[in-house]
Amino acid sequence: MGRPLATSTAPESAVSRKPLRRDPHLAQPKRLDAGAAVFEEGQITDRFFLLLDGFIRAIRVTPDGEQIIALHIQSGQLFGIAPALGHSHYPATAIAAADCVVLSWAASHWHDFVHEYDGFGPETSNTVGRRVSEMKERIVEMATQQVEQRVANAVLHLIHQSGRKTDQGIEIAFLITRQDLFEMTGTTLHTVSRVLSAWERLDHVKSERRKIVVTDPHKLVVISSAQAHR
Amino acid sequence: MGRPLATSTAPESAVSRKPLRRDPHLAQPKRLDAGAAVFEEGQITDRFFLLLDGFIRAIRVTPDGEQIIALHIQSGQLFGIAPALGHSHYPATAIAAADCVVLSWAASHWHDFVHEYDGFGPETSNTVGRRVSEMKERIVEMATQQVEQRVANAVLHLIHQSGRKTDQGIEIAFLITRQDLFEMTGTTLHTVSRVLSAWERLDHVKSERRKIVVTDPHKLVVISSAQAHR
DNA sequence: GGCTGGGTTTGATCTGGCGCAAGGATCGCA
DNA sequence: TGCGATCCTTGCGCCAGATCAAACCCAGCC
Repeated sequence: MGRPLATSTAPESAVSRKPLRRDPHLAQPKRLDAGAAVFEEGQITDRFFLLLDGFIRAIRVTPDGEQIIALHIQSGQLFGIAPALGHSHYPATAIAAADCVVLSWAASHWHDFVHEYDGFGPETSNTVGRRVSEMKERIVEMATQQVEQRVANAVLHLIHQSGRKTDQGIEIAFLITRQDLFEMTGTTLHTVSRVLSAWERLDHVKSERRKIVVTDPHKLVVISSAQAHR
Repeated sequence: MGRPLATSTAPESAVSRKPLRRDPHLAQPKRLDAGAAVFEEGQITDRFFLLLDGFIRAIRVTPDGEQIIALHIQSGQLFGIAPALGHSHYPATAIAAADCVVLSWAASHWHDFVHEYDGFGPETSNTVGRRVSEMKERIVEMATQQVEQRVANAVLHLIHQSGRKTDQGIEIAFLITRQDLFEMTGTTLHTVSRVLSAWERLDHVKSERRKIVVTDPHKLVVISSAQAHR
């Protein structure tokens, strides 16, 4: 984010050129309804996943039960690759934000994959690298930006990952509640609501229940990148 | 962090059992005075590094010139491994927080290393994995915790990474200014100062100019993990 | 000794945005 | 078509923490 347009400039390349799907290691394809969990925080990392279609949210829960959304995963991406990073337990919960189709393999196959498919190792590194920089951006934002800017960033991030052009503007492709937004930005439901109302009055966005359409992305960019007044 | 004692439970194993130092790829050992930069944000990623001794700080600068400290690197760790994560430019600046000794290799050797030393790939993954979870913790903290808790966490983190027992208590092994602390926690100098003064009155810490000694780590743990009142 | 400059403390004041509370809109279901 | 469950909006009061302002302390250094 930050300059959100830059973050995902990197090509969202398919994970591998080779036919992962027709793999000897027998991937298990699976459909998931929106809201279903793929795996939960703390479970042992026995499988890793590839998101074929849909949208996944990685969620962490604080000791006192509050949720915060750590990151979003788009189709075509590997996820749940904690086993490859030396974690014995998933560090976050993965929830389907929309209806999803995922492939998964036993963690024990990771090693084979890396050796068998040349692009696999590097591609993984890239995925991880991308997420790392995403997270760094998040940290900087949290540390320095005002709430309104953070919300603007979050929204831009979303339309960037799953925006769909309509005649109204760009809409976010899946159901998004105010709650999701405040979990992404570390604020409260109320504040998010106020911010969105304000934007709606200024014609930056249009929002209905569980849906947000950005009519003027540029305005949001301006808001998100405004200096913290000085 | 969070439960800061858990984060670095993972053994800070040496990078490889094999003699990296006497490597054919001719590492360049280098001394660095505290305050010197190893590499800067935005430079092309032509080398990667191993910290033999000392302490490194990874810093990011926001568009309006504010610095925030993204993470600390302890001796024995690889850093500047952005090239291996598919970044063509370093995403942060690395500053020596104390006098340091680093080895470095041209990025082009990365591939060789992975193939030549069996432990190298996995070790890298672990390093990255550890940092990723560190960063996730940071995000959660930033989103949910009070300033005092964040400062407590930061201090605990520091004594954990470079604590040195003295008769006074545990002291942080390198010079640390209030400024460093507020850059780590995303607050202001003034607030950090107030918090530390308060702690000093309560005998949790003793602090002199550019030095902090924690007399009662447990108290800080309690503070850092206190529920956000509910 | 006086002076400069980085680091720190402390008080006074201001304000963003959180908590609380109440109410409205929309949906699904009986 | 009526009822409960979700989801969203808005007004108000308040407080943590930012900002402003003024010194102080210590270390070098001329």
